[in-house]
Amino acid sequence: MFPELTAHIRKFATLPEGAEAILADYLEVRAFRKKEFLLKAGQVCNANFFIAKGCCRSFLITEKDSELINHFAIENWWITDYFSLESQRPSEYSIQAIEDTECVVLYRNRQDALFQELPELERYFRIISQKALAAALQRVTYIFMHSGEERYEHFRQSFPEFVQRVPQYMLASYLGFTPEFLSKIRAKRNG
Amino acid sequence: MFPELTAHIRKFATLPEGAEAILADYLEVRAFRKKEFLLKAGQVCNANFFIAKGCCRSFLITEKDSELINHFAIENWWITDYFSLESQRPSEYSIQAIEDTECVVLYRNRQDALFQELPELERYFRIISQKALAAALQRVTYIFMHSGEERYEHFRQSFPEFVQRVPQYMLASYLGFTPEFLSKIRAKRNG
DNA sequence: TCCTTTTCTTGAACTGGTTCAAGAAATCAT
DNA sequence: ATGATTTCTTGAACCAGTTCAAGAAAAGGA
Repeated sequence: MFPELTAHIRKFATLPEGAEAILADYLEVRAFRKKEFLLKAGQVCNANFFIAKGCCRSFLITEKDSELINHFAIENWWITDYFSLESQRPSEYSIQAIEDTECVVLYRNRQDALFQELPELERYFRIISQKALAAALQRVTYIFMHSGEERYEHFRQSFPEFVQRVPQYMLASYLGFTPEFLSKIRAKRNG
Repeated sequence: MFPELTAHIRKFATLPEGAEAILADYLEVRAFRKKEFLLKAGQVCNANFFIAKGCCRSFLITEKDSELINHFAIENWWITDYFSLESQRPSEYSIQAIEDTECVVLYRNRQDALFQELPELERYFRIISQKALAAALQRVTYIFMHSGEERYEHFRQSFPEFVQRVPQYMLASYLGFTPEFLSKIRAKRNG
């Protein structure tokens, strides 16, 4: 039913016989068009989204009315606002498809029952959360250790295909500087 | 045996009868003196530390030979390098006691067996990892949205007692600016 | 195809924060 | 107490990155 997802789960946990059938009972597939919202700021986040195909961003609007992207998610990543999801309070973030995107959706109100039927998923989500946590902490370190230009070069070399997929101004926002500055970095490189 | 830890676990998961005895089999208590290292950069991280009393920091040494603190842990927080812990590769970070500290230690080589005996712990660690992840992502957003001065004021108001507990230069490092700059912020406030 | 919207570029003036250096104050060990 | 170490302060010169404004290029829709 969800080949990408079950393959991903099996990297970190062992699924018992019949797990696919149980997953199929609890999960839904949803498609989002480019620019469609998976979650809008102000709403309570009620689901965790696994990207089977496509690409999304999580962002908020700053006081100065500009978008600040805190996260991208591509194939084989989960994206949600865990803070809103667990506290059931309105989210500050919006999650939006950057391309046409297909997701496997785990709704909050089915999560506990699913974990009870398939306790291995607790392990799976524990491990991927810890990995994501380590990555997020490293990101802070990286931001403080390197200049904007270094961050861009590093990102470009780490995800060359991704840099082609998203508009430059979104990359600038994620990397923590202005689109104008990114444009100047690129001019310097190519000149 | 570990009153602070079991109380913390019960906030997020239900422990069965006899759980304390099992925990006592698998966990150890260790004390660290001020400045003692829980983990040194270059070593493989082999444990996860729950702070029952005291305070630690996780940091690395930059190219320019200065310390960069990416994390503080006080009472009721776990601290480790999840990346090194799970991959069993040498850690880039050191973890060091800032005060005399008492920890409950979960060693890596006992973790899987413990989780098998007490599957509720998978849930506990999943939930606290997700919470820590949400906090780490918010931290990046916060860094990009606010000036150094604003970050200091916010931290001071959020953790007034903690600001007293650690040297200013560690705070500056954690907040992502130089000790000199922090000194100037304070001079401005008090002048 | 042509018009509209979205995305990217360039320059000039400016600011938040760094760097370096030197000294003052506080804390620690004996 | 006293000397050694650790932590904090101050100033001047400097630079990475911002802001604002205006236009160019590219992509998208009927």
